[in-house]
Amino acid sequence: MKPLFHPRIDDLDLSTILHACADPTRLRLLADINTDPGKTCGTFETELSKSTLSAHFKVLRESGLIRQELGPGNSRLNWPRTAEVQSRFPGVISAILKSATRS
Amino acid sequence: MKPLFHPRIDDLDLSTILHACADPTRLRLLADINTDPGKTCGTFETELSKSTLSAHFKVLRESGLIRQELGPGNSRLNWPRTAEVQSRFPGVISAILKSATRS
DNA sequence: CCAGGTGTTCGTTAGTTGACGAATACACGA
DNA sequence: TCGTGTATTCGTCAACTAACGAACACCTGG
Repeated sequence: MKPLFHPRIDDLDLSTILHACADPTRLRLLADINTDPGKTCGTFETELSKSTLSAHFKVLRESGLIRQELGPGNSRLNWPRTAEVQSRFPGVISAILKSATRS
Repeated sequence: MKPLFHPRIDDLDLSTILHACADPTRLRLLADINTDPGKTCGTFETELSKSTLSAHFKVLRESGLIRQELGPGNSRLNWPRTAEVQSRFPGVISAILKSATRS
């Protein structure tokens, strides 16, 4: 099995993170993951195709916003890295998520 | 003279704002404007061409992050709309700016 | 009025993005 | 082992983006 790449905290880039959050679909995915940590990729409400969704998860993961673990049956468990990101860029993600879930 | 478009606070969109901040050049411009409110477009340190810079200012303005006023000699005075944006999306811009100026 | 300074607009170009379906990889249960 | 469920990868496509120079618009000073 190919290991999923996750950036270290020190390698996080603010622009990359903001870019990841700038897409409405990804922002909603991120908010959902923060609400229900551990959700698998297939449990998100969306009209998009699986491949499109997979690409969005990849962007979120490689930006450092989420961690994807192997789950049962080749599924992926999605966890927020909010606390870690917070330590690097204090307040950014929490403020974005708060505004995102409000609207 | 063509009037410069500025979105109303109620029309601000979080994704649009994040997209505007996601570009390193624009983020630096925005930080500079917040540090030195009222700067004209020509006073920013950059290697980019005038036309490119102008396009970036347009993105910032149309996202609602800055206000551009007519200054002396056809110049543009750039003001932050941080306080207004803050009222709509509390904490978002201030946190981003804080992280941006740190790095 | 003319020249210089400040920005915008236009047209172009190369690179990136988001979307999709089809094909593939992998784990698990029958 | 064979199918089923889950998710990634690949190739394609249209749309968007950032960058540039050239041309234009506008104000101000001489």
